[in-house]
Amino acid sequence: MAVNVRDVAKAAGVSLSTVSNVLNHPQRVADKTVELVLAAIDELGFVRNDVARQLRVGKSRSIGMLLLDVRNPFFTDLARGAEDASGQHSMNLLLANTDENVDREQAILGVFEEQRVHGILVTPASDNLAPLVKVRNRGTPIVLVDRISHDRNFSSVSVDDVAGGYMAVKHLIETGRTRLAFAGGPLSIQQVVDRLKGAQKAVKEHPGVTLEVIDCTSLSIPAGREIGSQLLDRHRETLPDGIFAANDLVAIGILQACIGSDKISIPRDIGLVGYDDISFAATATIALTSVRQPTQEMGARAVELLMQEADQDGEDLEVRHIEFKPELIVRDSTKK
Amino acid sequence: MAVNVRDVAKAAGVSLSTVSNVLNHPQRVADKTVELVLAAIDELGFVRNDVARQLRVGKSRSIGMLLLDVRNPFFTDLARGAEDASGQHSMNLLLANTDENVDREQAILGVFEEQRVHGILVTPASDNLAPLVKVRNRGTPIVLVDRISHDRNFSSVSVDDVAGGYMAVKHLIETGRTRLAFAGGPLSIQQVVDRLKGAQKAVKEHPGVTLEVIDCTSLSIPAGREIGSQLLDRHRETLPDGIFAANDLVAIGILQACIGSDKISIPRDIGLVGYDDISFAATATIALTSVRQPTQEMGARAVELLMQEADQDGEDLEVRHIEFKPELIVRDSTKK
DNA sequence: GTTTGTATCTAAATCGTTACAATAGAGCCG
DNA sequence: CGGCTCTATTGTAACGATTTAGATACAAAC
Repeated sequence: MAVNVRDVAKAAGVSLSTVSNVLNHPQRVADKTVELVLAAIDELGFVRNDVARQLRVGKSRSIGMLLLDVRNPFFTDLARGAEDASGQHSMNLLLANTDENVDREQAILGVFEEQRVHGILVTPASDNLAPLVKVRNRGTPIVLVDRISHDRNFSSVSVDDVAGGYMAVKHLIETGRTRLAFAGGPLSIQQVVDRLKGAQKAVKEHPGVTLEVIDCTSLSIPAGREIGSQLLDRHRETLPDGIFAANDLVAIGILQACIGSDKISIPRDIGLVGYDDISFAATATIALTSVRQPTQEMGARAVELLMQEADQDGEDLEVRHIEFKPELIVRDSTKK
Repeated sequence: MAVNVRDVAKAAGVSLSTVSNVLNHPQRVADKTVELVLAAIDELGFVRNDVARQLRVGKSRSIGMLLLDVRNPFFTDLARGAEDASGQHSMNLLLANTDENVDREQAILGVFEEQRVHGILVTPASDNLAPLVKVRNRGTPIVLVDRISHDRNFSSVSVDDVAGGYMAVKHLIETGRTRLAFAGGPLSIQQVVDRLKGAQKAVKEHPGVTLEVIDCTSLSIPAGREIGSQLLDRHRETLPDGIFAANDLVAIGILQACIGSDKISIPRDIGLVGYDDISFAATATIALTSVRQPTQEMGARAVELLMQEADQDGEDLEVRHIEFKPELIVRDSTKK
């Protein structure tokens, strides 16, 4: 069924290696022969079998990228950045969604490794990087995105989430809130922990300010809505007057829940800060104050690091880190 | 460097075909041998080279999916549905972004074809399906998502966009608007054309109602914002009093622009309807009236069709279509 | 002791491509 | 015109798995 180089060679009346040369080293082949072969390729509808090519050359033209949550615009923005940079290296980017699920992450990692991708960009679903270490040690370059490895064992591109958490909560305090809450989870996700850490640091600097932690199982709109409805069930006097949500989706979920009732008004009763500054934050019912990250650039830089690591190939690869500073974007949800 | 089946065989003290059997037909091998081999695999850190496997068996375990716009939640929802269904067939889904760009679409299509994916799900960037036909004729099954092919030549999963456009505009008319506008583009995208067609149908049924078409170059938030600022430049009396945006992103963009000024108030001056009912529509500054599609289910059904088509493999493959009905979700942006 | 059967083995072919060494032919020079 | 370079082309051996056929070993059953 499928047309292969041999068929093309026969049709063009040349040897199969000439066809291969036309495909890979056209300068070695006489111009008229090139034309001849290209004509045959076109006529037969030949499509190079990249699987065989890869097997032979041992290198793939694809970069795999594991996203914690495809439905979170933050991650698709990362992907867009990575995609553009991949294109510049004439690599193509394959996206897969882990849904914050360690098993899925493991499975997809396996698929990418079996496919011998050129390298993998990972937004890790768990704190435990051991599986990633294994994969890397077997020869597949890995770069962490939006995350630093504790032991600084992986190259990474990230944002200083502690600083981001700090500036978010500091802003809440400066606008006069004192009974604060941090909403987000699970605490197995490093970013959540770091943002919380930053929040706690800011609280500690301001005596009289308290911080409550409201955990949740995922960083999604439904999880936020869940938290919101919990809040609505509370007695008024036990409510926080400022909430720092671990990301914009959670913040938007909380917003949705509060809008449904007239018990809690944002920002009058509660000031709300999100994280990521996704494009929908600016257009939320109450425009959302949020912590912005240079998302697309992070994706692009991650690809650069990955390509460098793949080029090295040497034993003692140099681990590199790029850390960006976040920026607070103040909008209506924290207006006093 | 890389460990292969031969190494595993040596380490386990069995033949190479036994290793292969353990991997592919474990029931043919005695339990204790299986254990032995698995132990060796584990110890050596063997990872099956799927590239070689694929070359030999000729079939890939991957489905490719082309998305018009990864940053539009509608498409990532489609992807989520497709992903779940793929998993059930123990296929993995590879996503790629065309960004409404025909050249990119072509390029990625080529990559997928060269990789001999099991099949391709496409949200087509253009009206011209000829390139897709070529690919399909060479043997790669293709299913259209969110789109019917004119000549009914491809299997497809879609929503009746004409009906959706009709109900959106009918709603605007029933809430008392008469000077309507359709905002969206480019008109090379079938969905845009269909939604416009439905809009025109509704207008025609109501004498005295007019419909203006405001074209734009992409279905994105920035494009919507652009339209919004154009509107702000107009004389008040030439403004429409109802806008049907081709999707939620455009609607949100328009919303963002209008909120920036106090010239136009939504819904008082202009009623606004979006399309897709992405999860952010409910939380927009003014909760957005929108046309909902069973997005995740569409993705899932598309995979089913694709798998069926791949199984057939016969010459005269049966083309099948699944068409869903949209549903209007009324929110504040069209309140009178 | 022969038969039957299960579990495993060896060896070789195959998938479609690319890398590499070898060869053929043309042109040039002394 | 033999010898030489140079370029265009060719033949063949990989890459790493799966598959198949046929051989072998060792039980248990007759």
